[in-house]
Amino acid sequence: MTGKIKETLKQNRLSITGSRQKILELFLSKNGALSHADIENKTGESFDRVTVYRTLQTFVESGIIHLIPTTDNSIKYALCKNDCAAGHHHDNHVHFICGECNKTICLDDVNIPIVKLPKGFTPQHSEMVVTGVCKECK
Amino acid sequence: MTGKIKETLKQNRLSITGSRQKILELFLSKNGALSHADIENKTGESFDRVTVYRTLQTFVESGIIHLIPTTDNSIKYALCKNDCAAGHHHDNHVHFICGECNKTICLDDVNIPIVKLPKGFTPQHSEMVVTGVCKECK
DNA sequence: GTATTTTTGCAACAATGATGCAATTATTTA
DNA sequence: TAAATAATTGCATCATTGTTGCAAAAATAC
Repeated sequence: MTGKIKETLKQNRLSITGSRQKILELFLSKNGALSHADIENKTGESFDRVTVYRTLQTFVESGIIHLIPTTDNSIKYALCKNDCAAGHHHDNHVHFICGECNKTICLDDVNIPIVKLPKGFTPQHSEMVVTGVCKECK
Repeated sequence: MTGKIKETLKQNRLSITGSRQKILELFLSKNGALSHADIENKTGESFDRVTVYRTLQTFVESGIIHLIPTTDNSIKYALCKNDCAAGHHHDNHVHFICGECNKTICLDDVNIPIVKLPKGFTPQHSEMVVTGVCKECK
């Protein structure tokens, strides 16, 4: 486990520090998405707030985690599948937000469908979020 | 124009006040989405920041405007088509964010496709955001 | 036109996020 | 492995964004 964490950091040419290991471990142990606040709660007093922000930014830039769009002004992050290159994510899966437990889940096997856009619009990237009740809560 | 604004407010059983008229007018004159900051800039010193927040909340609750999900922690609002009932939006159209002009556009004619979810997941609502280059910028 | 209800503006506060800089920690290289 | 270099962290500080309570003002109802 710790081995995998260090390996992932090395693969992304990031120096191995306590905060990075701890935060990456959190993502690996949870399969859902995490917000900044979630992470701060779970790491407790271990790290400065600013360090958490910077670590998350670094992870997004490296392609270790990706952002999930929400309507409630809360940024959520989730682990990328291992084929994301730096700055070039291609996790085109659907995200599911459960209204009961409020968890955000990556549906890795559900691809975002391609829609036909009006004339003149060129798509580059699509995001899709489905809300409802997850399989744990139903 | 002013007539239509007042009518819309009345239809939603909202009292007709300066801020509500002005903000609704802004939405009607723009076809794209607006953020809180956009509105504050455009109304200038006319209204208090808090009033803008509360007006937007009221409009969302009444079904006059709807929220658009983003990954960058900025809430965007756009006018609903007139068949949205209070608290019960059914604007299931795709939103387009242009990377050039940074505008968010409602593609009213592009419906969000239905995706097949894994066993146990019950969908209630879907959101889809496509980024790329809009027809004005291409 | 007055009474009642609603909305507004102000003040204060809470949460979230960013930046500069010195101190600390990790990596390099000799 | 130890010193030199490079990167990261923590702290202080600040900016932005959003919320709440309450009195004053405005809108609706009577």
